[in-house]
Amino acid sequence: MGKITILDVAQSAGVSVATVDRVLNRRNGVRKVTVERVESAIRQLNYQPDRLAARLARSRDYRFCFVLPTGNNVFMVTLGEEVRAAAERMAPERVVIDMRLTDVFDGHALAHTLDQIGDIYDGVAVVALDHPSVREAISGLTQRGVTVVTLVSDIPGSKRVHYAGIDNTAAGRTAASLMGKFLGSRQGEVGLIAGSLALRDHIERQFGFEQIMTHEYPHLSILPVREGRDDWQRVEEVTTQLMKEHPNLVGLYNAGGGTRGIITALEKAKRERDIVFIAHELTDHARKALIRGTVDAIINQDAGHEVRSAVRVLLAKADNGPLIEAQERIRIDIFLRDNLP
Amino acid sequence: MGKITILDVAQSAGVSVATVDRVLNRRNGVRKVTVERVESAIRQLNYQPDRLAARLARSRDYRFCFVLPTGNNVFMVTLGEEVRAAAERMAPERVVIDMRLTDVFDGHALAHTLDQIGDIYDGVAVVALDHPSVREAISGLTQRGVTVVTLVSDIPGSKRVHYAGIDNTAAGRTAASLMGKFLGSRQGEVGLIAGSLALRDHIERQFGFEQIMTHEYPHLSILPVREGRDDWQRVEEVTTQLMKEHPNLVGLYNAGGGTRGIITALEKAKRERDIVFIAHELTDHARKALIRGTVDAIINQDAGHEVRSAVRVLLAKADNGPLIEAQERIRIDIFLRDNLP
DNA sequence: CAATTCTTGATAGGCGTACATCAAAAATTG
DNA sequence: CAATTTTTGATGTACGCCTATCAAGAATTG
Repeated sequence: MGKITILDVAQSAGVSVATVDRVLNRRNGVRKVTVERVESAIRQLNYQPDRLAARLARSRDYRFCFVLPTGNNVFMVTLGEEVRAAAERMAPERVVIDMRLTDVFDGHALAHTLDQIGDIYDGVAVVALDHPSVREAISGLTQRGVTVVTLVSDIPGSKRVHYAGIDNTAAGRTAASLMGKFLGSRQGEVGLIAGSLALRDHIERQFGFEQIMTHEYPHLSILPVREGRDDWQRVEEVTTQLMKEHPNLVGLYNAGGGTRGIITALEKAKRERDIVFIAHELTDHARKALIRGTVDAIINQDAGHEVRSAVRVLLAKADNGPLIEAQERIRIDIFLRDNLP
Repeated sequence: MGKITILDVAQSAGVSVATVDRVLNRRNGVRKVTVERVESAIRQLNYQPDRLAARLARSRDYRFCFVLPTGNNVFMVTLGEEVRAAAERMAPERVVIDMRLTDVFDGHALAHTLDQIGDIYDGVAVVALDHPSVREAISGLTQRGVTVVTLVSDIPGSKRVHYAGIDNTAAGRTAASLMGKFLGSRQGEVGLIAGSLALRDHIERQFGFEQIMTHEYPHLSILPVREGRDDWQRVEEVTTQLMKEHPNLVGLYNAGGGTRGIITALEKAKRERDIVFIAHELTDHARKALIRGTVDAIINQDAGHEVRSAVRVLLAKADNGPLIEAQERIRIDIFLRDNLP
């Protein structure tokens, strides 16, 4: 039983290959009746177009654009590297991946960038600030036929077809559960530091964290959030101050960046064994501190996975190929010293 | 700058496309001098054969075989389902995936199966028992030009080109770290249950677990391993007995299957809040018990990921395509109630 | 040096689809 | 019913590589 080709479909439907092709590629100029006849033949024969041949024949490139935030946030830098790696890897397969940097905190700027790149690309992956004008820009792109995927940070109500990132509320809950379990019956205060409350993901993490802490571990009291602005020096100051103000501090959760600052502060104060510290993102500093024991657990999202997933989704939408649901689900990784990758 | 094709290489090397093709596909009948000339041209032009076109042109199918253990171990059943799913998914891309079941505990039987399937397949993925005759069979396959990948359970010294699975020693260490951190300053005994000591992975987990427990948590004493044979009813008995014999039992680690038995035993004895329980593999029972709180953490390997990875590796070896290292690294997942997928 | 073997070139057909073109047939309109 | 528009068929070229064949050239052998 050889492969079923477009020719078999044509014969079975009693039309020419040209017509089948017209139906397949949604070109107009085909009567509804004929379209239906062809489609039924496709279903009956279970015809599956050969994507390899299709991509070979359509010698056009697929063009995707990744829109990332400017700045030197460690995680975002990593993300950028992964995008570059993906670009290189996909090049021989006729997939061109560009990258643009924009100020994510400025909704209008981001929206403007998105508007600009409209017609050049088949798909866009964007680290999205949840802002009305950004939402609007995404709608615009979608209407112009550009597939949009959100990356790392989502805009739930928007027209994006997919979100390649983790559930940050769940991530916050995970942090809280770990904190509670690690602290056991110990009593005291738990400090919470976020990057900026302007970012959706940090707020969600904070929400999830507080939710679990208050419900399940009421013997621990959560201190008001402190903003560290993802800057490690500032985070260090905040941490030091926190320890001074609260001698009974037993736990720390950093929902944002600048983990390095907390590590430094804890070690300077020689409280690293004493205070349970949980943070996000497996950076070099975090990794080493995890091994030393200063950090007790890292909650991570795999940037490489996120980028590869976004690319796969964009590509699948572009030539309407299949998607493997499970493969595109980004996990909330928990890393201890012992299961580091 | 259009794509560099085989024609460009031919011209640059001053030979015909036929010769370039001979070199590329390692066909014989080409002088060393010429081979080198062509290869240098390839390098200079940075020629990358178009894998899409290649796979289209070679109308032969790629044939792979997955060799899994017989029996109704939950994890292995899941693995089998993933193989079936992969087979279906890859079919339209000219990849045929077969599956065979064998008694894994019998080295000779497994080796015999491997010997049999020699010439039909381009690649084999096998859940490998570490046994001399299996090792020998893998060597044989490799020599006959069949790519071999081990799956879930490895044979380190063998000729397999890749292992798609987790580091089980590290998994055991991870379990121990969690156990130690969850128990905090509590004192008492920790029970350890394995499926069978005939399986390499369980031994490794046990080793890793004991290693960390004795070194880092000396205030906890580990009880001698009990064999549960991956059978939940037997595991339940063992657990019940363990609790009776050791009234001061504070933790349980199940390195093998039959987690359901422990769940039942703990809940019957109303010790589920009291005893910290860590197990492997996110089965349905484990999942629900994790949510109820009977299970404190699950250490998991993603069967789907392992199968997909094995297929990617086999395919890459078959048409010497590139591999993404990071993508093929199977993670040791830690699941709490809050980061369930 | 002739006979043989080993290398290479030239060329053609095929893989399954995309895309374009032109003419023929069918449906729609006034 | 003629004129127009829409739909369809037939066909060819392209994508980049694989595979096979045959003849010619080069190197090796005795």
